[in-house]
Amino acid sequence: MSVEQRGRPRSEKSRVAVLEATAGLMVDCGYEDLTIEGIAAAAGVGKQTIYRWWGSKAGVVVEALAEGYLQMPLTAPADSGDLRGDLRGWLLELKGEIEAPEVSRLVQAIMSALTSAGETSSAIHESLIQPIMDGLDARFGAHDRAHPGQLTAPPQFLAETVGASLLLHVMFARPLTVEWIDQLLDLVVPGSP
Amino acid sequence: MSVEQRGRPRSEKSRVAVLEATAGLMVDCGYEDLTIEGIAAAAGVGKQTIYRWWGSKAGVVVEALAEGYLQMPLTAPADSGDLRGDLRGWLLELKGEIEAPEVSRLVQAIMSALTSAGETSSAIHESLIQPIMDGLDARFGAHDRAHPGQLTAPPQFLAETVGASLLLHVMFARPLTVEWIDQLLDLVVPGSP
Amino acid sequence: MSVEQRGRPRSEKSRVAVLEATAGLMVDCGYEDLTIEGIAAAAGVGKQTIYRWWGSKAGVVVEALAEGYLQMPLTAPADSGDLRGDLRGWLLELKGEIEAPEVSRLVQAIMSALTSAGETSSAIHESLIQPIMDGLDARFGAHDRAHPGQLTAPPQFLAETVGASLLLHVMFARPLTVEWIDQLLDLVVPGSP
Amino acid sequence: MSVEQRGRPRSEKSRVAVLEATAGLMVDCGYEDLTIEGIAAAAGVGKQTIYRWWGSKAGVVVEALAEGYLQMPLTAPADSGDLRGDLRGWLLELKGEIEAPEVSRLVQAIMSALTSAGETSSAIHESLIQPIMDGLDARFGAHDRAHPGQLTAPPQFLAETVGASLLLHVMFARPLTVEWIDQLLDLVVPGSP
DNA sequence: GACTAAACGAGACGGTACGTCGCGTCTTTCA
DNA sequence: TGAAAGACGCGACGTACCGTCTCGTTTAGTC
Repeated sequence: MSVEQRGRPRSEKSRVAVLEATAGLMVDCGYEDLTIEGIAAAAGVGKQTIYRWWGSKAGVVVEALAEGYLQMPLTAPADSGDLRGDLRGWLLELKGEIEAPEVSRLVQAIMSALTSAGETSSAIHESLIQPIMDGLDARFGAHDRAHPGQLTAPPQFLAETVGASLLLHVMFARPLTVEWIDQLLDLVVPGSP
Repeated sequence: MSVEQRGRPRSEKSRVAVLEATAGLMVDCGYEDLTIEGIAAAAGVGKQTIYRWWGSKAGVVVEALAEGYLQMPLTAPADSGDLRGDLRGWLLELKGEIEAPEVSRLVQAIMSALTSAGETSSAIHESLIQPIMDGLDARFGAHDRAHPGQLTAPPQFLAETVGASLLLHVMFARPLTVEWIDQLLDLVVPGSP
Repeated sequence: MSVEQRGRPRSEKSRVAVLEATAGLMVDCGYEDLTIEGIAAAAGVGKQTIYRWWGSKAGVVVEALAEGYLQMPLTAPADSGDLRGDLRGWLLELKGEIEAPEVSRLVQAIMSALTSAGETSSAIHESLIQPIMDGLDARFGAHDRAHPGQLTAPPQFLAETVGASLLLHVMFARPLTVEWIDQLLDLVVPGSP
Repeated sequence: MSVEQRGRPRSEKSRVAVLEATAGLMVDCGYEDLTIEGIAAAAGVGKQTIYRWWGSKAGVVVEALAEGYLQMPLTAPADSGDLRGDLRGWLLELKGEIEAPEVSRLVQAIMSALTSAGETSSAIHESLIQPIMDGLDARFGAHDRAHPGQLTAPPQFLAETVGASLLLHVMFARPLTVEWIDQLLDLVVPGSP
């Protein structure tokens, strides 16, 4: 007994071309100026192929995000045992990256896609925001397991707080100052020297 | 010596009609589906009048926000002397409001306008996000002046942290749970009973 | 010794289904709105089958005409010995038929196919116009053989003249009046009582 | 008391550009391959402008015909007093013209437009076929007034007959032979030397 | 009070992108 | 190997808005 599979199968080549083109155009144009027609042209694909499989601009971006063709350029914090030091290093690295205009533009484009998406919003949230949160959460969690009782709140909650503060800064292109970073660290990792 | 003022003066009636129409359409359609043509039609105004005075969709929305035709339905926290209690009450009230779908839709529309706006972003930021921050900031500041040294961080920073966490929840339509509220309070007003 | 006949033979069922579907759609939609995809769907046939055997919309219509699935609803004139009377009867019968809207629509669809076809035009012409001309020609010819020297022009030429006048009236949906018929008869069969 | 005239008035320049472009493209491409998009591009005009004022391909062609931007390249027969001679000269001239491929193509394109147009058919008929008929009719009529009782049928009817025979030949790209011309003349101007 | 000049409503303009339809080709599986 | 199914790149469809441009019509000063 086999699953019926009639007609020409979906072209993996086209699928990848669309996602790659989308990623490229998000960087170049942002989300608002991204057009289905532009994606189709850049991917060398018919518009119908996009509408057949994704149905909307948001849909394509969601999948490009989910499959990692388009990535919030954020890594996970290191784990040297020193939680505050690790977070500080991570935030300072971020500070540098975010000041680069192309990164900032991409992040804004992604956030724009996120808020515009409406119902698919939570899907995108999971594929984009979650990874950042996860990286932070893992770091906080590792600390919590090594030094139980030291954290002032559950690891996930702290991760969320740091992530939220961070994203809002990035969204509105406000600079990440060293003072701000230290205040944030004081709040979430209070006892540290 | 007076400034020359020749020709027909700007029509206040049209100005108001545009801003009111914009506010109404933001609620009904969201930001992406808002069109200049739609605003003009709804306001009974020529398109040129809009382009003459505002120049872009974002511009109209900015002014509608700034003039309060379109409001993030957020009030300032009360000040009963009990900081934690006041914030808790404020957050619980918010929780109720945000769960109403029309409020949630409006907030998303506004956030969408914010992120999409690009260069005007900071202008909008100031007219929308700032008020929320200001309300919180004032409450934290009042406490700080009454009980210096009790807060773990500068009032403005705490306001920002709470605001950021809050907005991200609203943006992605995640429910505000009571547990989450209490964790947040533990973080920013640690010593409170 | 026989011609090699390898692989699955052409499906007569599909061939007939296509031609029948084409005939039906010509009546319903006319020639311009007739589509290969529509024919394929209506016939329950793959598009490729049509392209394999006919290659174009015009091709299918030609064959449908040639095989009589789609017929200019015109019969040949009777032959009672009285040429003028026979032609008159035939034209009056036509008059009745042509006033029916579905007949008129079909005739227009066919004429549209004819003029649009371009190079294949003469092929279609032969399969459609010729039969009408042939019917007339036969009738004129029979008279000419029975009464040599009575006709004012060669039978084929007279047939052509009558046919042309007729078709132009049908093409532009002008009514066939009795006066017009009699004038035409006076012209081509002058001596008749 | 004045007729209201609100908004920007229709651009005569655009109207003419569209009709001229249409005429040019009809010659180059024929009717079937004529596209609204092509006309708009060639005329340097937005598609919407065409849809606003004409609504369909057929509509534009009708007006181009009616306004003479696109003309069946047929002149009226001369009037030297010799009806048969004049008609013969006219038909021979036609024969020459029609054999030119670009003329033949244009005529086919126009006929194609005519038959495809459906309901507007009679409008087109009047603006295209009628002029030819009128030219012939005038010539027959002049003769009839000069020599009453010589013609075998009313002038208009004779004009129609000649016109119909002619058009059908042109439609199907059949050559106009001298023999055919003389037979036709024998039929409609029988008594002539 | 006539004149001037800017703002107004209306709406047509050249465009861009939309989402759909049909083309003719291709690549599968099934008979 | 023919046929159905159906995805593919492509191009045109007719529509919606964009931002700009006339129009005729207010509605204030200024002469």
